Amino acid sequence: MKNLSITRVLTEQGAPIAQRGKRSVREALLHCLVEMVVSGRFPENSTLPNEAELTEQFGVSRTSLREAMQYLSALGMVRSRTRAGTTVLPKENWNYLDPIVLDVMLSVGADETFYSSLIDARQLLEPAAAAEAATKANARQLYQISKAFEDMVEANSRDTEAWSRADLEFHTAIVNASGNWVYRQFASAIQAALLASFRLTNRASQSHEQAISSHQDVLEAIRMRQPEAARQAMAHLISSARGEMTEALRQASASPHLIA
Amino acid sequence: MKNLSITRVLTEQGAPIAQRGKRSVREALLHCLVEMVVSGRFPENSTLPNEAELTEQFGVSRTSLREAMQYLSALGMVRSRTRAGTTVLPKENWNYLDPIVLDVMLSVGADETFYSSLIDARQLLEPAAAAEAATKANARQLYQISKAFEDMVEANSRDTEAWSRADLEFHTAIVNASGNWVYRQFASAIQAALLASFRLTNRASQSHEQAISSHQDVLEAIRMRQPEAARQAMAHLISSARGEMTEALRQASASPHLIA
DNA sequence: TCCAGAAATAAATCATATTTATATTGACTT
DNA sequence: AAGTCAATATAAATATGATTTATTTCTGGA
Repeated sequence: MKNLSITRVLTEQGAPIAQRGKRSVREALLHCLVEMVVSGRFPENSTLPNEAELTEQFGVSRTSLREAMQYLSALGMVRSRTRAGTTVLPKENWNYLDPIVLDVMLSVGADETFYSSLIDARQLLEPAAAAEAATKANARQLYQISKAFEDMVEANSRDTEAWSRADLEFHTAIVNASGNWVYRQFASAIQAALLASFRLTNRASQSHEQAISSHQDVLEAIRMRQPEAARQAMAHLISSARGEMTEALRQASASPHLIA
Repeated sequence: MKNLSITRVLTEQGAPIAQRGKRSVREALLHCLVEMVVSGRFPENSTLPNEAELTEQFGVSRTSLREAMQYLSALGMVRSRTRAGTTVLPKENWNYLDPIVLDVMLSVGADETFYSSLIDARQLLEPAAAAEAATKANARQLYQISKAFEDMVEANSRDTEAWSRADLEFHTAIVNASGNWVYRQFASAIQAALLASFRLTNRASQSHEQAISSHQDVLEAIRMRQPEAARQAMAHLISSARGEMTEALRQASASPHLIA
């Protein structure tokens, strides 16, 4: 019996989780649990089934389950107390910036306010980060930004996958170059926002040209060490991203199956 | 032998962790491990001692250690792979917003850029949050903000502890009222910043008056549903907080022992 | 020199036992 | 009848040993 462990993890409905990528038991289980909570099947302050039930339900050992619960507790999603059981904490405490949580949110739990929060935050943060980057970026960080830009140009319309990766890399590189660790915490959220927009929008090929020119403006301003120019260029860039996204959301809500 | 478990957890130096508050084995161990990594004793990409050594070092079972490691992995601090051991991830991946990590950073690992990043982020985020709150806050959220303000007034200079709590509550309530989940993720960082400033500054009693009036401006603007006024009032409030903090940092760096 | 396969290693998982904290219950006091 | 306190039951927390799995490294042969 080789490598059955992954497929052995069951969803709540009893169907095997199967190969969403080759994932360890732990990762698969984590996704299940996070999904369970995020989906709202167990509302705030409700208590989850006890260990015994969950282990049976998912077909994993108590150790694995408990370690996964530690993770959930690290995310501020649940709190275990003896005798009281494991209870779901209020959403205010959740760490939405965690990759797994974001992943689940985007696939099942995202409503329009979720996306608009994300866009608002980008609109606020990224221009500030770009300005800081223009002031502080060192040679290595400048190179990373330039590299990402060149990858975008090269991928232009030909390869959507490569384009997405480069776009993502461009924005994270700038936030990293800001040198502010708080801004950096948003990298994952920004990436999630971009991934979502990639899913939602079918970018017309002529808008690629426009996007490249916007990105170039940002890059040049940072290179030239002009914080204000960088701030404005980034603000402009995000504005158009916001436009595309809200448009896509409007369409998606007309035909909701596109989101999932 | 009752309740020895807590004191049994050892620090790396072999000294018992003792009573830093009545903490479970798990919490004590977590602090130790996070401190181990944050302190830089194990630099990026280095691998930690294996399970056996660590369990012996800390005097805890493998299960406890592994669950703690799950937490660290949730924080993006380490990554365990079979055979390769558990390695420390680059700092870019760490979740600094986690309460434990912030706590450790503030007690051992904080340099000046750490604080200034925090202040910059507040200067950027809180005015935006205040403006949003002025637009969207519901009755309950308004009440929470008002309540925190009244607590501040009542505590005024008399009770430093109560003042701190109320101040903290005021800012978190506003960020919560913004309705933006991304902003909300900062609550913990903002709280950390405030706690740090409480530690660093010995506020003169006359500046309490000033602080109260600034806070009142923010509250009134939000009550009156005036986003721009709220934004500016908050910007002003944070500016003075920034001033106090940089001043305190300047003094602290003159006599470094004050930080620890 | 290079590759396939064996061995070794450390984490991942499992299973079970023991300990500890707390909510509930019921007895006892007033 | 109300309130206090102790016994009980329950479920989580912790411990420990065994097993499995993945990966690196070593080794022998081509």
